[in-house]
Amino acid sequence: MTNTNESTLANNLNRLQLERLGKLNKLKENGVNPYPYTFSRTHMANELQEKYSQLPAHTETKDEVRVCGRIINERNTWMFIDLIDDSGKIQLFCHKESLTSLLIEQLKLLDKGDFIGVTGTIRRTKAGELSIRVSDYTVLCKSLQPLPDGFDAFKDVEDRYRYRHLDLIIHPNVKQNFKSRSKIIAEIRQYLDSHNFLEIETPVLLVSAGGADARPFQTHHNALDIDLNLRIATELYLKRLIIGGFERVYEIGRVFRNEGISTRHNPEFTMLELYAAYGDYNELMDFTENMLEYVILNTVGKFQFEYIDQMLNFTRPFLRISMIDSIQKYCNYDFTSITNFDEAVEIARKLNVPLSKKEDSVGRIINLIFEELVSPELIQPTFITDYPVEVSPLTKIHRFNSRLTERFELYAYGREIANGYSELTDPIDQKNRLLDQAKLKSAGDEEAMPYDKDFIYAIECGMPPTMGLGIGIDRLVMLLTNSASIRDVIAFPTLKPLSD
RNA sequence: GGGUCAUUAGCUCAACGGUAGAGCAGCUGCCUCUUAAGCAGUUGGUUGAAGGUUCGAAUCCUUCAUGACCCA
Repeated sequence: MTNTNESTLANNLNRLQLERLGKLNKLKENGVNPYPYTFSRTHMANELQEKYSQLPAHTETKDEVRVCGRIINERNTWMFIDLIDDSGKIQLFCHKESLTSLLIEQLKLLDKGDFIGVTGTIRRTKAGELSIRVSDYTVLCKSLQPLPDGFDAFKDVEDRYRYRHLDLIIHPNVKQNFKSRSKIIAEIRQYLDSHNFLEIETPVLLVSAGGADARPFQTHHNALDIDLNLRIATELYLKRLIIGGFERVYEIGRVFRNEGISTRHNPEFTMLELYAAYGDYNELMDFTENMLEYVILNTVGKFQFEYIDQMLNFTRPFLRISMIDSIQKYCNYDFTSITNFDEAVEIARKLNVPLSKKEDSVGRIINLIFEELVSPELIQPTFITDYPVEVSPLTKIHRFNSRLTERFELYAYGREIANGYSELTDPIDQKNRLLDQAKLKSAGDEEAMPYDKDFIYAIECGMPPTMGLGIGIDRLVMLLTNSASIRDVIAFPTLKPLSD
């Protein structure tokens, strides 16, 4: 439903609701509390399905069980009820010979969507459906809103995100994405914890939001009367922890970027950043492969799996190729010795890559050509290495080439999955690069990083060689759950509010 | 930002200038049966909003709102 008037799912008191209110009142008149406090069950639905999987059709047992959940369907005037809980579905069999006439009569006051708890014995029907012959039931919640129903119910994508509770009820497979997400994050933590990483939470509210190229959200602290930004990355604070002497730290946290919304972008999303002292980006690529291997093995269960229209293979090692070599490979232009800006502009023109004011250096042109023409080709997991220094203000200069940095990004299905560096630890170099960023910012580039003098002070106090990795958790979960949209892996994605 | 499409009953959709309809859901019955149960009957509408054209608009035009997809 996309209309914005009064007749919305959420607030329209319609005749269907009036029916339910009438039933609620009748229940109360019968002395039933429609909103009781507890119910103790003996089994989840799927436990019963598994336990009695060998029970033949048309068999009664005397095994008494208690289950509870939401009514999603009813057949033959409440003789058969489909009940769902978090684990799955079980059919209830309400035969008039097994229930008091009062309880039989009261079935008419139930609706699809209500919660009930039942007691009964296990049987399998003639038709082969495992069921519970109900001897007693109790209302656990009277629902006052009709659920969308029918074979094709609730297809509108926006409604599914806006009313996620309904999406989860109606499309039980949607729950699987969030279970997978939880498992993926748990496995990442397990891997990092077992490799002696310490999880530390860094601030969300910052005077200076740096660590990435992005516009921050702005807010205000009343008591201090200062403007604050929501963080766009956790990098600069995790590095302070390395400086402080923690040698392996990470954070899995929400970051906020004030940018557009798409199937791959949500304004708030979850990032993993980790930093480990005494390693460089080569070691970090090995580490990233190992960690992903562990996480994929314990979640997807296999290294080769389908994503949308492609079969991806995450078997180690992933392809490693430098950005310049990748352009040579896919575009047939060799930037190895090109240092002249006009020459780079000419190549971009020949390649039909339109440049903006932002592409004011050879390095930025190389980066844009890569993003436009090469990255979409990187379907199988590929490390792109050695980024131009102009687009990597927090990365150490490449040990063999001063125009490049020791940075990699991991691509799969043409999308960036991870971003890692040999972290820049030279305070003088870092200071100059942030000053360059500040110049860009004051020249109007709202995504350029601010000069953070506290961070420079920290790094001047001495930072060991360090490798640092960032992984967009949402995009990783998309890949591992075969989800086309980031909104399929964020329970409550950002939406425009409905107008009243 | 640009293009295309969409918005009609609780849900899924018809009707495309001439009486707003169907299936499902709901309700009333039948049927101790079922697997999207079935059968009979029945309720339910400010056609996303505002203007305009017309004897007549869900339908054509304009603007707006919201969304989906594609492109930057």
